[in-house]
Amino acid sequence: MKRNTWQREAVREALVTADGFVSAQSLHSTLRDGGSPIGLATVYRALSDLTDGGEADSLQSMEGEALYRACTSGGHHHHLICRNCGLTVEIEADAVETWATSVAAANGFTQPQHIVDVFGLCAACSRAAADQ
Amino acid sequence: MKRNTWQREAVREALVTADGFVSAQSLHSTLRDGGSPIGLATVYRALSDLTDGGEADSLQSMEGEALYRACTSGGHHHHLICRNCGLTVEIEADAVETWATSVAAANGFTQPQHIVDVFGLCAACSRAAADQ
DNA sequence: CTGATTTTGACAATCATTCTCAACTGCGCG
DNA sequence: CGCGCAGTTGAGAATGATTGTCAAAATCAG
Repeated sequence: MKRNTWQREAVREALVTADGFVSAQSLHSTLRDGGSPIGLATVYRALSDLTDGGEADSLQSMEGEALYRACTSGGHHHHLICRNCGLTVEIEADAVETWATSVAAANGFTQPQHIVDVFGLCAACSRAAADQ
Repeated sequence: MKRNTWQREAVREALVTADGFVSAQSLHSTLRDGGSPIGLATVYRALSDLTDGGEADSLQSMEGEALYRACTSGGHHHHLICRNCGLTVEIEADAVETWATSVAAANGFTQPQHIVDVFGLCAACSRAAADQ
């Protein structure tokens, strides 16, 4: 049976509050800084539960750590992520979906899964970078 | 100055010999099994040199480890990878390139980079899976 | 060959993530 | 309301990939 604990809620809320992708580690520090004595292992467990349950998305940053985000649209989608501030835009890409499926089929591959993510600098960070 | 050592050559050759993506770890064991007393650190160094020099591609597997492959075409391309046997097909995808660039621009993002890889089961492994 | 400089490799150090396990707690039942 | 127990927590250990350290060994130009 699945229980409701304040820890799970805290993680869910922290995820929603952060408006971009965050690593499990930084989510944990944020919670600790906010006064919760929540454990790191629990944050990881809560995050993977949320991911499994479809309430959150996860992806690997270019530096290799796993990032998480509360996902707004239930369906399948991809992301455009600012590699400086973490700001994220969800993008629909039917074109890419069908391309992936057909390129897989054309080469005899079955059960295609794909990883498609775009990283860049958002408008604000681009400006900041130009200014410096 | 860059020197030529048999270790670097061994890594380059092992990479070419393997016909799909391999992890640094398994490349290391392969070399050791083949009789080379090469060190793990050296394999990692050689691989990142090759990657920097454009002689190899690297990507993150779905399990989180870094995989490497000798790349045949010099240009920018993506991959279709069998998640069972590692067989890899290089795919050109101008459509995806331009899509990524334009979707980034449309949202005010600059300096777009993208990760686009397709995993699946190759024909042989699909058959094997069906048989089991 | 010689000397300077790069490279190597055993091992320690890091870092994210997962595991372990005893203590704890939400929740249904009486 | 109080019990009991299965799901949950959390501190710390364990894991596993990757990177750093540094003395010893190897490379290459002259």
